[in-house]
Amino acid sequence: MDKAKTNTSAEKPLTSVMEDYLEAIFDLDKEKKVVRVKDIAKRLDVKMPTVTSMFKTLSKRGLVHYEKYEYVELTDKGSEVGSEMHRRHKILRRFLTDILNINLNTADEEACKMEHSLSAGTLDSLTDFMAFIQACPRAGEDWLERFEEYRRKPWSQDKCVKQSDQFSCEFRERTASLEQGRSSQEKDFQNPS
Amino acid sequence: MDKAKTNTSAEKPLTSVMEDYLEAIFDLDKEKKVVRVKDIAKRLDVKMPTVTSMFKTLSKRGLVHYEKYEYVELTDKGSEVGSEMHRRHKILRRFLTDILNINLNTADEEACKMEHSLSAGTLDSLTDFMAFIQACPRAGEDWLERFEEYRRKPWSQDKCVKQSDQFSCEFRERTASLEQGRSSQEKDFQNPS
DNA sequence: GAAACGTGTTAGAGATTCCTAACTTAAGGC
DNA sequence: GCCTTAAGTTAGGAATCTCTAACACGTTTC
Repeated sequence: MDKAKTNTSAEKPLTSVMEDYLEAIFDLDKEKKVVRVKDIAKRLDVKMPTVTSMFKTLSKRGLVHYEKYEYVELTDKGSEVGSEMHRRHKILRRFLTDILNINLNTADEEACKMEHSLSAGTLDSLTDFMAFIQACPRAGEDWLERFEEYRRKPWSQDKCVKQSDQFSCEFRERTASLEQGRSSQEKDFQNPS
Repeated sequence: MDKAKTNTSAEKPLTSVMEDYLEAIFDLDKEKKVVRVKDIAKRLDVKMPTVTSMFKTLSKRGLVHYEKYEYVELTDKGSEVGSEMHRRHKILRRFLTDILNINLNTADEEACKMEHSLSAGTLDSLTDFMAFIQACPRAGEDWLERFEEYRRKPWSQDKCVKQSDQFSCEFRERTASLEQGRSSQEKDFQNPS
């Protein structure tokens, strides 16, 4: 009887707009007791009838529980999508604000659009990249500060070498005890070809 | 008389789909003598009637020259948009392939979507960031290779310090001649507070 | 020159997402 | 209990982008 109704597989993919609504519900759900049509309308800067209509669509697709005049709630499936979008948003926003030094409002807007265009794999790479920047001392916070300086006034090669050297020396001293045996090797670099 | 016709200002913004078409025309124009409906249909994976219809829209908006059954050409205005999209695409793709090590096909797809979501300012920041990575020896190619190693197996803090020092020493030797006069200054780092 | 084929157009329609205008419901004030 | 008001819904329509089906053009082939 219910052959075609149990569409467990081969479902149409969600649109990015649907993902935006699910993310908005997910986010507001953490801030407020209940999430209403008005809240989402304000958050996504659309009119209320648009929200009502989307709630019906999402409800039909099993992503939210919604009864007329009541508040919305995400189903498990909807919550999965919403939290994934939230996760992506945070990663992208962090890259934009912490690495590229974009202001928070712009970063939020752009992260919101990008979160639909990047695959999970690319997001993973980006996450790793940010972790890498933080993980290694010589590429740590000081390094990013230097990036800001560089942006204000790109260095000449000369300045760059000086800065490198200065930084290198700090590290040599700090880690000298670990590396005593390498002084002979250093000679190889004294007469470059 | 032609008051409302000369819509020189206050024009509606282009949609991202329009931008895609303009970029496709711009790209194909460099590869082929003439660009036809069929070429764009193939490139953007849409049917020919869709292309015809979009060519009419773009023509009305003064972005392409198009006569029925003929080839398209970008106007100055259209060319400006097309080349800007091309520029953005290249920047983003380079970030994805060269920094995050994403494969070219995926990078192309994702750059194609991102190029609509990032502002010019953010793109500038990203460009500067990539230039910065290349500009400073201690954050050069070798550093990115290290990122790959890090991805395969995140380092312990210990390993990280050793690698830093080794790298620093190389640079000290390579740039020693430029820095002879700074030996007194180096003493400042020999006894850190 | 006519058939065949590739290319392109027109017509019409569907999906998605949004809107305004008008009506309905729910909740408080009095 | 009634009236006001905020919140929500329904109805209807517009913009954008896409499609299929059917028709038109133009070149090659015989």
